[in-house]
Amino acid sequence: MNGSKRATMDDVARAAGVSRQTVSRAINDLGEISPETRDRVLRIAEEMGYRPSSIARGLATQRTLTLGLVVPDNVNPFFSDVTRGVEHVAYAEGYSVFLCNTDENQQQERAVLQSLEEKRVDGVILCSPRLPEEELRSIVAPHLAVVLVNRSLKSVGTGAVLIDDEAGARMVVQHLLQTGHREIGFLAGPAASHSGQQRAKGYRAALAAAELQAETGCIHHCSPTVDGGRRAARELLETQSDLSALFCYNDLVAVGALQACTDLGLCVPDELAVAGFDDIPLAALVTPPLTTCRVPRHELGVQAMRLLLDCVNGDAEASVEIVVQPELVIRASAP
Amino acid sequence: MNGSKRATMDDVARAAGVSRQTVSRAINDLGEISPETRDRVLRIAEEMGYRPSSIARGLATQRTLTLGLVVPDNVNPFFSDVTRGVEHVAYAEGYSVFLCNTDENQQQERAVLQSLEEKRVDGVILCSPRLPEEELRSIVAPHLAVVLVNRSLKSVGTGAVLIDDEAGARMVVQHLLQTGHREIGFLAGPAASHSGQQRAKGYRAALAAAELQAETGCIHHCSPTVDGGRRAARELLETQSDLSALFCYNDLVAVGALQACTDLGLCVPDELAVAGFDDIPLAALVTPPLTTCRVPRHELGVQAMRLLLDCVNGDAEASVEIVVQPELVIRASAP
DNA sequence: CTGTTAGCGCATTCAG
DNA sequence: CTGAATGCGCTAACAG
Repeated sequence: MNGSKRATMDDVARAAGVSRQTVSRAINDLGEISPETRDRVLRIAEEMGYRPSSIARGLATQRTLTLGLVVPDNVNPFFSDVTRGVEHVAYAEGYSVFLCNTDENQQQERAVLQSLEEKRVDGVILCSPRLPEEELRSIVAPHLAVVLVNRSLKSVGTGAVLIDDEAGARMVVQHLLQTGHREIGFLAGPAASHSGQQRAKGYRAALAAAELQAETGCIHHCSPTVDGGRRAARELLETQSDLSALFCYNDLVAVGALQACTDLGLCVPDELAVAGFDDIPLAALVTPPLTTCRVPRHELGVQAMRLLLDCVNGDAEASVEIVVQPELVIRASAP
Repeated sequence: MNGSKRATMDDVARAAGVSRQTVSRAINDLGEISPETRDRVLRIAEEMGYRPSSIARGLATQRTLTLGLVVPDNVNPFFSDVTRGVEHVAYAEGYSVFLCNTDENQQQERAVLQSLEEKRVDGVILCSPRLPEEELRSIVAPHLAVVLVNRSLKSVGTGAVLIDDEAGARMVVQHLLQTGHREIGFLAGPAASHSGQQRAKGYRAALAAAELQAETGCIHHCSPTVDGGRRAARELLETQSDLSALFCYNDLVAVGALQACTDLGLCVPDELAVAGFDDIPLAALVTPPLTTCRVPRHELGVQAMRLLLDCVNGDAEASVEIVVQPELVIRASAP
């Protein structure tokens, strides 16, 4: 390194024999400058290794071109895909993103939200927030722009991007019905999960449309993991031996169910059909590959970011809700 | 939502009837202040919903308490785990992290690095950089603190955290040898991959120690994906029908190899043993579960972040190299 | 213990 | 087309 400090705009101005303002015009390509001086200034800036300070600029303009992305856990393939979607359009628009994991922890969620506020991000994308509605509202208020993913909160005038969980669940269960199944169990995920509740609705609706009723014994809550699914499936199958199909909260649970079948010596799909939700990469790779409902996760992120940009630029109703449709994917676990 | 702008330190000072500096002392708990005024100021600040501006603070202090984390692709479970490790210690130390994906694209890598420089991050963690050494060196220079993950660059005095790929590969191949295999193929991943080269070294070393020689025909490069593994395994197995075991560049490739075996009607592990590398979550969930070499990915991130903090604080030799050891995991694909 | 004076590096008026 | 003055919100020396 050149030993000295980083070059500032003043340094460049001095070296080029112009005013600071002229350098600014050159850097930001603001037009009101002659091509010759612009090129000369840019060349000198380049030579000096000048890098404009985003933070000084942010202080002056009150816009930071940064935003916060809050997710429960970016290791979860669901959220890492959403993250990529967000990032893709963010970068294309010149934004950088602070990634914040909450570990499904309310305390941490509060903390990152406060930190983002202090960082003066231009906007926040909040995925599957766990905070209660009232608190969320007050915490969201100080931000200029907030978009919720996987949770609606219309009353605050926040934008939201949602999956049509109910429709997705209906599609899956309809498919099971059409292939002859009548006794269909449901591993419902966490009781508190919004999408779990929506998927339960779809499950019931599909059964009702076939003039069947969801027996309460056929619904079992579980943690949304492979182990949770394995345990819950085992319990359910032991008490309800007449089930011929199992619809699962998500693919991880479904993989757990597959394991439970192996444990119990049940053959999938012959003795029990299994279906999941999300279509994570794993779904296609287990044996047998999972029938599931594909959620366009990347798209979810893209839409959320677009909506956020609209909010930041004031182009949009702040409170639009975008609903994205999932898609049935039929594989060997429930052909 | 009180209609007006956000409260500044001046506003709080005025409301509390003290100087700005006193507010600063209260907020930052700098001691030189009476407990009463401190508490009063804090209470008033709280009431006004005051949030200190990190960006103004950053401009004044020349430290931003932010850092950049550059990864090829955070959807890859390898990097999302590293990301979490980095984040965990970053948050504990009050740092926020800009997540930057490069899509394995050199152009993008340059772009994010420049952006991070403009953001005046306090440091950068660079995972598996794809840029040539010389360019990397010049691009790394303007940053106060850089830590490399998965790539060494001692000559610049950059810290680095590395996996002992060679030792890991040796362990896997030794295990295959010990279980009676003599004809062991290697699906080597991309030829340009540093870890691929190291793993090849370990593969050869293990064979040499058993007084065997790696026949060139037994090594096959492939893209580091399920499909890449499937294709490469098929080709290799068709030309080298005497192989009894296959060591794969990573778990994805190994899963592809498993698929190839299904395609070819080979039974794993009876007719062919298969081993992977990394121990991603998928490895335990495929059929049969994969024997593999566990890389402590989260730990990798933790170490990298710790090292970065040491650099930032000037506590450490800038150019330490930390090597983390992988661990053999034996499962059914190569018992 | 508290207040005053200077910047940090840039953008945004407004004059020339 | 270019330059000078002012302020963004905060910390960092110094004084009182």
